[in-house]
Amino acid sequence: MFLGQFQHNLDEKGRLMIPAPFRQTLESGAYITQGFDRCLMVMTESYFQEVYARINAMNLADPTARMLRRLILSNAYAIELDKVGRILIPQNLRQFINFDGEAVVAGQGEYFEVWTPTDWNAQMNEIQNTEANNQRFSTLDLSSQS
Amino acid sequence: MFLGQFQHNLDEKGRLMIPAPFRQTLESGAYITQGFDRCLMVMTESYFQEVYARINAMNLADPTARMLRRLILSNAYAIELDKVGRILIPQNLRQFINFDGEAVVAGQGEYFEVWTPTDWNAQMNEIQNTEANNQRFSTLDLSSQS
DNA sequence: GTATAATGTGGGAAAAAGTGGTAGAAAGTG
DNA sequence: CACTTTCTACCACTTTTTCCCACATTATAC
Repeated sequence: MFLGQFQHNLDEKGRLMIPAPFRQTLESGAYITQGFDRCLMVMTESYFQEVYARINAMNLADPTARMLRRLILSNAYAIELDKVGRILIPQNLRQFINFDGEAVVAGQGEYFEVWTPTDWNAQMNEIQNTEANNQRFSTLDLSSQS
Repeated sequence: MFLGQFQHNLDEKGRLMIPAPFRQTLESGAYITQGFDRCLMVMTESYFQEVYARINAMNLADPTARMLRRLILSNAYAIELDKVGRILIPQNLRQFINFDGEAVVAGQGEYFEVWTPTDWNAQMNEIQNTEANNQRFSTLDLSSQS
């Protein structure tokens, strides 16, 4: 499970340190692709297969489905950890989010996201303004219902 | 069950003593995350799994759901007790509540909270205003319904 | 009141994590 | 086909983190 957030340098070769707690989960294979917002998404092999299956199940005749398919699949790359725990982010994706040297790595459970600090902070500010607490309460209604 | 309140030092390495009565409950695994107010929340493994399951059930294609997911999961960390009963609080969370060296640990039943003394006292003052309480709590139903 | 056990505090050493550079391989170009 | 350039893998060093141990303090029981 990917949890927590970490700040790491993206060196000028496009290499990104993966937070130590995330590494073991990625060792058996990983994929990187464009996320839904201005971020990248890194998934384990098995989770990617799941997403892939779901995309494949969508109707080819539906234009929106075709667009989603293009977004996800033609921006996806298989990646590997190097000996010290870094991944190489394809140039394509680096340009997409406009990296300047720093990156925020944010755990999202079954996958994690990679952001520029600027975009990440914007995202965090936004959610903290939009009645985040009320949202949280209602979504996570933890009263014992059963 | 976590009950009562305790004051402990947070040393300069970010380590926090867990009150002795709380320790055994955490031994089987624990998670720390941002609380709803200016505090941190520490939960047992099983309680966190419940929260996690509910978040995972949300639709990835829904932007609000993604934001909530980010808020909660990228501020959550798995933690462990060291040999003398302390936990290490991630830097990220230490900054969030602005620790200066002291912390209040407050039992909340299924979980417990960690506060700065300043914020805790402010909260207590507010709660101990009996006039306001009559207003505030009147809508909450404490009758035994079964 | 004293002794003993449990709890709390701090520091130091070892291990892990993070950084950057260099050499070799592969790909591309003239 | 040879040369240049880009990319990739490996290696060595620095910094941070984690784990462990020793000591101090408080609480409890006799």
